[in-house]
Amino acid sequence: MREAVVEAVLDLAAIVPPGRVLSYGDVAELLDVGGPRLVGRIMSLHGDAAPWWRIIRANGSLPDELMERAVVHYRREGTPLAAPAAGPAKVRMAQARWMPQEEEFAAIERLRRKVSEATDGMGA
DNA sequence: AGGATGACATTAC
DNA sequence: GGTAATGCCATCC
Repeated sequence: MREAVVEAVLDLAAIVPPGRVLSYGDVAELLDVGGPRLVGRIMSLHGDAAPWWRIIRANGSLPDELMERAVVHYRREGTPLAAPAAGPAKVRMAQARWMPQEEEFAAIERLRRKVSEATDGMGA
């Protein structure tokens, strides 16, 4: 069910440590869901129910309006930002990209499995 | 069924 | 270091 996916995505966003980020694609891969676009869609609908600024584009950017709001959080959390030549700032993915440790991986694995059994075992 | 859309990703230039 | 073209997956008309 989509709800299960939504839950998992929001849940994952919630366990991303402050100062760190994940790309939409990372989330999609960690949870083994359709793809980046689906994750983006979910965030657009339910992003306000989670630390949405920790789920960003693979190149460390976000839509301009969102980035304006996100930068506030980044400064507060100490997220590595790139010096913007022009326009809104960008996150340094190389530095900020979250690498889950084994224990955290286990939690993610649980989420992924939950989604899997929800999306898989339907209809039949 | 066919086509357009979206908080995207990758590759090529 | 950019922008442009293609590919992606799920949804909605």
